[in-house]
This record gives sequence, C-alpha cells and structure tokens, in this order.
Amino acid sequence: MVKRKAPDIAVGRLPLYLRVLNQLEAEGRTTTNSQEMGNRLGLSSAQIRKDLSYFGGFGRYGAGYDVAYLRDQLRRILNLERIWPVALVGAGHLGHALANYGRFGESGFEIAAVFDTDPAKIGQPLGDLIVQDAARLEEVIREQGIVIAILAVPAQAAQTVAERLVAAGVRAILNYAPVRLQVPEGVKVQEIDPVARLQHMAFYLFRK
Amino acid sequence: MVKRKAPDIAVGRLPLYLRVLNQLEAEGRTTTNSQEMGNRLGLSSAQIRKDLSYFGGFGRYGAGYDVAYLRDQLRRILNLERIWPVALVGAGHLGHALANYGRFGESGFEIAAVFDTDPAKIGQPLGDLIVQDAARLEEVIREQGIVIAILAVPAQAAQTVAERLVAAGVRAILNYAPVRLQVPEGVKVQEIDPVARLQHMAFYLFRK
DNA sequence: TAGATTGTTAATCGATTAACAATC
DNA sequence: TAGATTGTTAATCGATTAACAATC
Repeated sequence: MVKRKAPDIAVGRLPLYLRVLNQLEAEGRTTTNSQEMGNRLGLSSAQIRKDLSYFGGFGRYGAGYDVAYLRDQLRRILNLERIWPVALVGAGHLGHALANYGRFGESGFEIAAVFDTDPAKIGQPLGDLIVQDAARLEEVIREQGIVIAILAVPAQAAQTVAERLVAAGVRAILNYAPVRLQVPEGVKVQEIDPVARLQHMAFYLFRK
Repeated sequence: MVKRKAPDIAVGRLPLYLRVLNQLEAEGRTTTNSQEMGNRLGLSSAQIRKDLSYFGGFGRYGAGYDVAYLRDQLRRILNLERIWPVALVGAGHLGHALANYGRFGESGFEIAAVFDTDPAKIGQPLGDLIVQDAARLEEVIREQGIVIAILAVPAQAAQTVAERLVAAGVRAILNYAPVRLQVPEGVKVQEIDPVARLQHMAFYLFRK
C-alpha cells in the first residue's frame, strides 16, 4: 500500500501534537491516546490518528501512545533534531520581544543574528546579540548558513527585504508584516497578523 | 434564493481583502477587480468573488469594485465601524510590543487597559497607559465594557486568566500563550504561536 | 453593441469523520 | 480471552474552482 503524501494542513498540526506531548511529559505522564490529545486540542481523535498515519504507525493497539516516543518521532519528522539558526530582521518593539522570547531555544530555533537599518539601533545589544547593519544581511546569512528568517519590519520594506533574504539563501520566512510576500517556488512563508485575527473575531461580536 | 451563511473560513479572509483595499487606496487607486486582489493575496479571483457573495453584491458588472466602497462595506460587515477597546493581559516583552503596536488604532481596536501580576510592573507606564494590578481585571473590564482581550501571559497562567476574562464579559480572546484554551460556546479564540509556525516550515527544509 | 467582469451554479477536489478490522 | 485503542478504509462533508449567464 503506497502512502499518500501528507497534506500541508496535517503537517501544520504536528507542532500542536508536539506541544501537547511536551505538556503531558511536563505533567509526568508517560502514555496518552488520540482521544486525550484530541480533547486537549479541540480536535477529533480520528483526525489525530489520521494525521499521524501519514508518517507511520507510532502507537500500540489497545494501549495508545508512549509520550516520549511519539514526541521524539514528531521532532524527527519536523526536522527539529537540530537547532536552526534564525535571522531576525527588524529590531523595533516586536524584534525586541522576539529576541527575548524564551520558547525558541527549547523548540529547535535560535536567533543567531539581528538586523536593522536604523543607525541608532545598529551596534546596540539585543538579548545576547548585537544589532547589525541590515546592509550586511546577505553576507552574514551566507556566512552562518541561515535558512530561516523572521521578518519584523514595516510593511513597505517587507517585500524588498524578503527578496534579499531569499537571494541570500533563506527558504522559510515568518512574516510579521501585514503584506502577502511574493516569493519563488520552494520558499515557505507563514504570516502572523494579529490585526487580521482581531478583525476576524470582531465579525462575531454583537453590535452595541 | 436564500443566502447560505458565510463559512468561518471565508469570514477569516475578509480582513485580508480589507488590507489589500487599504493598500490600493494608499496607492491612490480608486477601482480594482477580483483578479487583481487575488494576485496580491495569492488567491483565485473566483474565491474572492465567492467570499464576497456571501454578504452581498459589491461590484459592478464589467467594471470591478470601487476601492473605497468595498472597503467601507467590509468594515461594516466586520463590525469595524467603531473602535473596540481591548484589554491586554501581560506586560512582558510581548505586552510591550503589543502596547506600542501602531496598527491597532487604524484597524478598529485600541488597547484600553493593561494588566500584570508583577508588583514591579504594576503602576509603570506602558504606551499611554499605566499597568494595572491583574487582581482588578474583572472590575476594570466590566467598567469599561470590554469584550476583546489579548492574552500575553505565560502558558501555565493562560487558562485561569481566560476564565476570569470570560466571567468578566470578554467574548473574543487573541491568545499568545501556547495552550489551546477551553472556553464556553460563543467565546471566540484565535491563537498565535510563532514556534508552531516555524516548526511547520521546518518540515520542508532540507536536512543538512 | 462589444468588451469586460461580476455573481452564481455545478463540478471538482480535498479534508474530516465514522466505522471497524487489526492487534496488542 | 476480553477489553481497549490503533491504523485504515470508505462515506460524508465542506471548500475551491471552473464555467458562464447576467449585466453594466
């Protein structure tokens, strides 16, 4: 039986499963099952079993899943067995929050370089790093073999910076600018737009 | 012909359409069409026309859409003709970035109160506001008639705070904590988890 | 009128769920 | 073995797209 390629939407849920497994482990739990994981995430148990089945069989019939084992498997599948160095572009308020975000390290990522164009910011410390001149973006990214970037620059600068990142070898961009980036085939982009999320929810609020 | 209720996934794209219309307007454009909007968002023109059709007919046959008119209609549909006061819980690095985020005001939202439990933070200024004791959460939220909150607290505090928010009248939560909140029917939650997004993209990166 | 683009229908595609045989 | 839960299939559900009549 040939296994169908996992749809992107299923891949996108794997990090949630990983998150739940980490939580379970922190609670001292050693086994779980698709029903319990589903409850914690508001998903059906069938969906969880189906998503996992794209990648293999990780459970034991009648007994569920070993928390540590499934967690390790998901980390392997998601390419998280190494620490990915990440370039952060933009050292404004958001850049500061991201540079100080404690969860990257334990999750497989590490901010390895921070850039800005503002002369007042260049040279200043940010977390463990020093803000570098964005003019040196390509150079530093190539030197450090960075393939993941976080874009925290103003909307009007985002597309240009994205193109420079891609030219320098970046293949995944977490984009905080409210712009749909145009990138070549093979480059992944995920957009984070809190305003769009708030507006989405506002639709359901009662008019007062 | 009875109009089918708009699916949530279509509602969630309306803010993107609104964003594009604002951009077009900033560029001085007065008309557009579904093809152009689709190009800018990486969506098909059919999808845009279909999404809009759940709410009415906003275009002109042969001529496309009037930018300002469609923008106004989307603002009306999304309940953005008023400024929604928003409670921000958590005055850490992320809270600071959010309190200083310039885009809320022009988008229909305004951070109206900031809370934290840390005595070192309570009383300190944050943007135009003063950080208040989280003990007074319910009181302030009720007083100000706040129904939208942004949760920027540590994961282990998130569920408890969410319950207090809901009890105080909040009906929409933008959740930055890496936890799937359990909330009653009728309360909307949107989760923002940059780590999950990075992990999603890491799946597609070449193993090195 | 000719040309263009909407709004809508129907077809297609893909994702979720229900159900259950497999199996520990 | 009895009980439990997986992994997988097939059915269902829902979203997207193609196509085109409507219409300015």
